Amino acid sequence: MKDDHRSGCPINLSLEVFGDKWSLLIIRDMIFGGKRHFRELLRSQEGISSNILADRLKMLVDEGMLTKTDDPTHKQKAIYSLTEMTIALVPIMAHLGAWGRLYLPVSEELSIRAELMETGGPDLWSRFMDELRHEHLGLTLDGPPRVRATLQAAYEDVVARKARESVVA
Amino acid sequence: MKDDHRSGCPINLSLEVFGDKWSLLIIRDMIFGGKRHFRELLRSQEGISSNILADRLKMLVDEGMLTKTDDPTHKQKAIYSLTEMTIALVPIMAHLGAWGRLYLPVSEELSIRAELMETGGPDLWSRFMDELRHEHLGLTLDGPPRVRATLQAAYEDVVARKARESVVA
DNA sequence: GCAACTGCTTTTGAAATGAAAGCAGTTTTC
DNA sequence: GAAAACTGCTTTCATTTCAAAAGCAGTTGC
Repeated sequence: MKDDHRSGCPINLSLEVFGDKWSLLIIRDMIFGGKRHFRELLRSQEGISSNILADRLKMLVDEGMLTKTDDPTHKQKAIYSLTEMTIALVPIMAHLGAWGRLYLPVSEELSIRAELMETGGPDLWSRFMDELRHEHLGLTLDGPPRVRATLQAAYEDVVARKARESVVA
Repeated sequence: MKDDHRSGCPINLSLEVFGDKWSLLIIRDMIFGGKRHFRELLRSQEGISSNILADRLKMLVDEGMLTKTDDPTHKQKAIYSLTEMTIALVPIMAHLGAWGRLYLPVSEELSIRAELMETGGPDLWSRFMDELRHEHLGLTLDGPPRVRATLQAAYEDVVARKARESVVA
């Protein structure tokens, strides 16, 4: 019955699932960027290469972190969906973002979402998670989704402001 | 002024610091195991090898996650200490442990601490962080440290109970 | 004085990473 | 209706990282 795990420690097991430089970025792009397709995920800020992306997606599906289904609108498209397991990472993402903002040289535009998540706190996270459950698991949602759109709008505001500033400067 | 970061995203930057299979385990052993020396850290549950440990310790020190000082009692001993940056990971560790306990095949003895951290909540984390600041940064502490000892005792209780059970079985 | 312990380093082979190009099929565009 | 763009990958190959094992120059305890 023993799997090939290094140990049964929860932190170790978590690291075995997403303790690498890319998995959590893929999940980030799905959660905060709303990305569902391979080519969308390929256009990450950090420039993941296609072989690594393919490999990680396979791993994440194998581990139950994602599911993969056919896109009815396009015979070659696959749709990747979050599972409850992955949606449950939202609070960890929020903490991680807050930690990074505090201690690392983050850029303003790429940390504005983290700031809003921090400000919003557990209530916002919870609402966001419900929206993700709606989007990815088909659960019902009270009212229209709004959290990701709000985060996205804030991001675009910063980008637009910075563009204006750099013209002036 | 640009460093060689893949992006300024706080989650990405966090992963660049400890997004690998070992760094967080080293930090875990320092936080929850009270380990301060190389040979102590070498005896991890997961069996890190000495070259990897040496490499990661160097990286973590370079990144400000740890400091390294001489042990006055032994000319060859080095003492590794947590920094505020690393102590601030305690809540993330707690969340990660809770997540792992919920979704991964953890062992009872290695997840009892995670359970107690979860039960204790932010108040316990905060107390624990103060104790770590006392131990590693020399800050003053109200009352004697107790959190890690409590976690450790709970772990040993489970180990002892399991030993008894396996004799009976 | 000798065994055990200190924090590593070295060696060597295996595995993972990453850039670039390519591919068979599908859909869109004009 | 043909060409261009797009689909999710795969392949190739060079480079980097990982990992087990052994070793090492000291230091310390007995």
